[in-house]
Formats: sequence, C-alpha cells, structure tokens
Amino acid sequence: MVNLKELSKALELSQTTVSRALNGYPEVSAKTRDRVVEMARQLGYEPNLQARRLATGRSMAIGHVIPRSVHDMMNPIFLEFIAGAGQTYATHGYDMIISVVEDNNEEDAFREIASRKKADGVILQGPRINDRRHDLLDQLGLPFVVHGRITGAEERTSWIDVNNRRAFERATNLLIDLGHKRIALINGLETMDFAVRRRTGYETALQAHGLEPDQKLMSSADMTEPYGAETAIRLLKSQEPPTAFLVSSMISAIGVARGISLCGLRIGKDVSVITHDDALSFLPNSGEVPIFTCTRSSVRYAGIRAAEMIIQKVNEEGDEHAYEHLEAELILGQSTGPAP
Amino acid sequence: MVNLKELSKALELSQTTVSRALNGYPEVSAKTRDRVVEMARQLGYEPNLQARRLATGRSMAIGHVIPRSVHDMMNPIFLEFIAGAGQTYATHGYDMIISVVEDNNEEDAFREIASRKKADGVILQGPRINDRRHDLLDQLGLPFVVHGRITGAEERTSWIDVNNRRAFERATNLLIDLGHKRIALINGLETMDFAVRRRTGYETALQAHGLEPDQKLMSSADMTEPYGAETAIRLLKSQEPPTAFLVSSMISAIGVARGISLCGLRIGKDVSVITHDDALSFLPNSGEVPIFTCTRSSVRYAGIRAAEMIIQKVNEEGDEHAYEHLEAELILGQSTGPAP
DNA sequence: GTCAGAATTCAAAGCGGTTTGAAAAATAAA
DNA sequence: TTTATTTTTCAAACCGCTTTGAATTCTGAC
Repeated sequence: MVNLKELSKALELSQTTVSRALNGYPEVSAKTRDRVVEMARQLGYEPNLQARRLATGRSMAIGHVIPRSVHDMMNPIFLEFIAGAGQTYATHGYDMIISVVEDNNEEDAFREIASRKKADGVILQGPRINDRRHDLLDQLGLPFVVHGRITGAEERTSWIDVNNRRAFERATNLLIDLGHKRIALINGLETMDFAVRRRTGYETALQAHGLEPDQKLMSSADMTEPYGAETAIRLLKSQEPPTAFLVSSMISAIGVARGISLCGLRIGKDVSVITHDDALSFLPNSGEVPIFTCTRSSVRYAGIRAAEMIIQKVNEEGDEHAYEHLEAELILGQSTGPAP
Repeated sequence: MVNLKELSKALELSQTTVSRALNGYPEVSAKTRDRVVEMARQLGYEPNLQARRLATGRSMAIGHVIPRSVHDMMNPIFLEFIAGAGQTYATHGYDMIISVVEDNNEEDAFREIASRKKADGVILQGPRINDRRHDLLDQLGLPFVVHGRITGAEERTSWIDVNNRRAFERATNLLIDLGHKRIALINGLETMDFAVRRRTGYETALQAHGLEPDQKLMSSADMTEPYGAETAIRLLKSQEPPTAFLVSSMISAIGVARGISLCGLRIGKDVSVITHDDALSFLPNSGEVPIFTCTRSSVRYAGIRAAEMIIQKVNEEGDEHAYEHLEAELILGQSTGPAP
C-alpha cells in the first residue's frame, strides 16, 4: 500500500505532478501522465480518502436521514429507494451514509452532517405537512433533494415526486366508471404530504362526478398489513359498506384483501380494490394480469434519479432548482370489476 | 465555525492541550479542562471529522455491503436490521455507510472499503453456502461480524445468529404434535446458510417422529408474497396435499394464507401454518392472539447487537471471536390447529 | 532552601493528500 | 541568436486534527 509520496519518489517526480497526472489536470504532458498512471497501477496506489477529503473539503458522500415514524415503523419503501440511490452513488464514486433517527432528532442529524461535513448533500425523505426542514437545510447551507414534495416550497427546493394526486384521481375515476359509488380510501398517515395529495385526488374525482366524499369511508394510518385488514373488515361490516377500496400501499392492500375474504366476499367480484404499487421487489404485482389493479411507480427508479439530482447539485455552482414529476401507470389487474 | 487553532488562540493555550482537554486525556488539569470545554461550547467548536480521521487513521464508520439477490430482490429484513444497527452507531459516534452492490461486485466493495479505509469494520450480510467472504475479509485485515453464520467457520468468525435449526425443529414438532403428517416447507433460497439450517431442523423433527421428509413438499425461493401463494396452491391441489405449512417469512406466509383461502380452505382449521416472524415493523403479527403461529426473533435486535459487536471488535486489540446465538420464541397464534 | 519527581503545558512533526506561486524547460517569434 | 511565450515541473504551504518528546511549573521531601 503505497502513498503519494512513495509513488512520486519511485517516479522521480514531484507529488504535485503525480497528483495532477492522476486527477486529469491539463498541465501535465501526455507522456508523463502515461508513465504515472502505469506506475500507479503497478504499485497499486490508491489515494487515501480521508486525506483527500481534508484537502478538498468535500466528503464525497450523500446523507440519508431516515426517520422512524411515530409508531416506530420502518417504511420498506426506504429500502427500495436506497437500493436505487446506492446504485447511482456507486457509479459516481460517492458514499451513502445513513442515519436512522427518531423523529425529533432529525434536526440534530442534519446539523451534524452539515457542521462536521459528513456529507456534501442530503436527501430529504418523507416530507410532511408544514415541513420546515428545508428551511433548516438552507440555513445550514446543505444542498438537498426532496423525495416527495414540500407543499408551498415547490419553487424553492429540488424534488422528485410521483404525481400522487393525479394517480389517485385516475384510480378513483376508474372505480366510478365501473359503477362504484361508495369507495373507501385506506390512506397512509395524513401528516405526510403524499397522503394528503392522494386524498385530494380521490376527493376531486368523487366531486367531479357529483359524489360527496364521506369521512366515514376514509382512514389514515401507518401502512401495515393489519391496518388494511382491520379497516376493511370494519367498513364492510358497517351500515353502508363500500363496494370498492382505494389503498395507499401494497402492504395494506394485502391486508384489505385478507379482510375482504374473511368477510366472505370475493375480491374483484363483490368488492374492488385498487392500490398504489411502489414496485417493491418483495411484493411483485406483475404477471400477465397482476393480482391488484394498481397505480404503479417504481420507487427504486425515484431513488436512482434523486441520487443523480443531488450529485449534480453538489457539483454545480448556482442554485437553480430542478424537479421531476413522475406519472404513475394505471395498470389493470384482477382486483377490480363492475359494482355489484 | 471555529477550528482548533482559533479555539486554542482564544484560550491562549496550545492546540495540544486543548485537544487533550476535549478528548478526555488525563494529563490536563481539571481547571484548564473546564475552561476549554466552556470556551468550546461558547464558540461552537466542532472538530472536523476528516481531519481527525486522517490523523487517527480511523474512519469511525462501519460498512454494510448489501447484495442484491440473484433475482434483484431487496430483502426487507435488511431495512429492519439496518434500523437497529443505525441506532447503535448513532449513540457510539459511528457512521453507517451502505453499499448496495450486485452479487458479483461484492468482493470489490469490500476491497475498496479496506484499501481506502472507508470503514473500520463491516457487517457481513446474508451468509451463503460455501461462503468465502470471510477469507477475503481476513486477508484484507478488515474486522467484521457476520449476521448469520458461516457453516464451518463458526470458530474463526464473530457472528450473531438465530438458532434457525432449533426454531424450525420446534415448529415442526408442534405441527406433528397436532397430528399433522404431511407438512410442507416453504423455505427461502437454499443457497443461503440460514435456509439450509431451517430445512435441517424441519427434517430432523420429521425423522425423529418416524416421518420421511418428502422432497415434493419442500420448496426454496426468494421469499415474495406470490411465491407463497403459488406454492401453496400448487401443493394443495396436488395428489397428496399437505395439511400444514412451515414458512420461512411473514411475507410468503401471507401469500400462503391467500393461496389457502383461494383454495376454499380455512387457515387454522383445514390447514395449519407456522411462519418465521422477523418482527418486521410493517408486518406486525401481534395482538392478544397473533394471526400467525410463529417462531419469532427480532431482526432489529440482531442489528443492535451486531453493531455493538463490531464496534467492540474494532476498538480492541487481539482477535478473539465473539458470537451470540439467539433463540426464537415459539408463539401460538390463530393459524394452527389439529390436523383434520 | 534545594532538588527529585510528578503534573502540566508546549512546539513541532506527522497523517496523506491538493493547490498556489515560482522556477525550469521547451517552443515560438523576432 | 535572443527574447518572449507557452508548457511542464517543482518546492512549499495548507487542510485541521493527534501525538511525540521536550520543556516548564508545581509538589513534597529532605
């Protein structure tokens, strides 16, 4: 394991020249550069990262601060998002550093990343209603990209988001077109920005067809499997049961399906279900005709793009913002049919 | 944002003394230390991490190399494991750096971590049959802790693992005691060490009761939901259907449950199911009487402990190995009953 | 009052790179 | 051949911390 000094000694060149040759600076002759590169290869030289970081003041890392939800739940979409982002980082020579923090420590985590230069930029995960984290990050001078969107700060931030409102509006329209009038919404926590957008899409579609949104048909919680099942059962056993469910996550949708069959009803016949599908790899909803009719958008892809965006952002001057709005596909599966 | 030089100037002390005062070295008087600490607080001094890393030669980070499975599936247990480990790192001042790599690039990832000192140690995830990664890590001089176990290298590695064999043996015994004779095993990929152990436990129990393991009742694949459902349906429609299923993951178990009900059978009555439950937060299987009878072991806890182990390992000399063997709880739920 | 020994403090040398400003070498122009 | 330019190379400073080895101050014993 040689270092720069030894390498330059072996070459009988100064550290300056060797460093420049390896980092592609123009002020070094082609001949010398070749010689340096070859020798570096031979001696197996690899620049020490910590030293470079100290010298350049850049950490070559991107931070992800992952909050544990109020209910201590880890959202599996993070994993898939991270998988996508990690792929991108690897090819660009960045490290991914992850801090898992409790909701109320998130601010400290960001401060620490900024003040100790743990990362050159961060991904802001899971924007909430009245989120102020972007203000903090701006103040800390820490570049960031939002996964999702912060309502009201769309112009002042870079973000990548699925068009959740439109996805749920289309899904609701589909159910209405199938004749459903009582459509339940099994939503995620409505303290989250995306969940509110989804509800808006759902309500917009209902109202456009002269249907009055019914609070009793809407629920909001962490998207676990039992949540889906229990809510479905409760609603199906109520006075005026829904004939269709619109669900915010595959996980809860599976619960809804279980609830439906526990009530002795058939999914796709007696009751229709449309779910949002983040394309989680362990919950594939594919095949010729997918189990669930769904609005699908790959969260892994979002991770890939978010990583590209933040890398670009930390590397360029200026502070124009970029954003990317992804449309979800509406995919017909076996879980929808005409209203009974 | 002051640095050490400025801080020491403000105190009219040498950098040496200030550094030592802050890092708790004994050769500094209590009075001076107080003065230093107070001034550091006032000026908001935070040592630059890169500089410290360069000076100490320690990166204060632990690496997790997460392989994407052959089928490009991200196992959600990683997320939960990471959540646990991350917690521990945070309280010990370590960073967690994550590399998501394709199976065949894993070796490079480790080499890079070692040669560029990206991390002081790593967690070895998902040990496989004939795994040789520990040899590589030993050779690289990179401390590591295995999450799981590498068969044949138990004495030469540090690891934390669930007693998978015993868990599945007990589960199988329970089913046998309930009168089941044809018990299917819906296992994870049997290229993975843990899956083999589970099968061993299952077969051991069968044989101990004079039952001959039947290859037709065993299957092995990535643990997705559809895998569970499809396998259950196929087996239930076969010549000699099983009366019970032993499943390696909650996710597939949910699929199995769906398959069972699609076949018009009732879980816990016509067909029994026991699953291994990693206590994933988005798939809670709790309540007074859990849905699934299960062998449960919190993977998040494993993450916490693994992190503690690796931190201890990178901080001490010598190379004794530590290991921790966790016993899974066998928890009775609603999914088991006497054989019909 | 001295002096050895312990307790504190310090200047300076790393750690391993990058980068500035100047010098040397090569090339072009006069 | 000189001189002016452009290329290429270099020595040294710097990034911000830790740590070694020496110097200084403080104790307590004699």
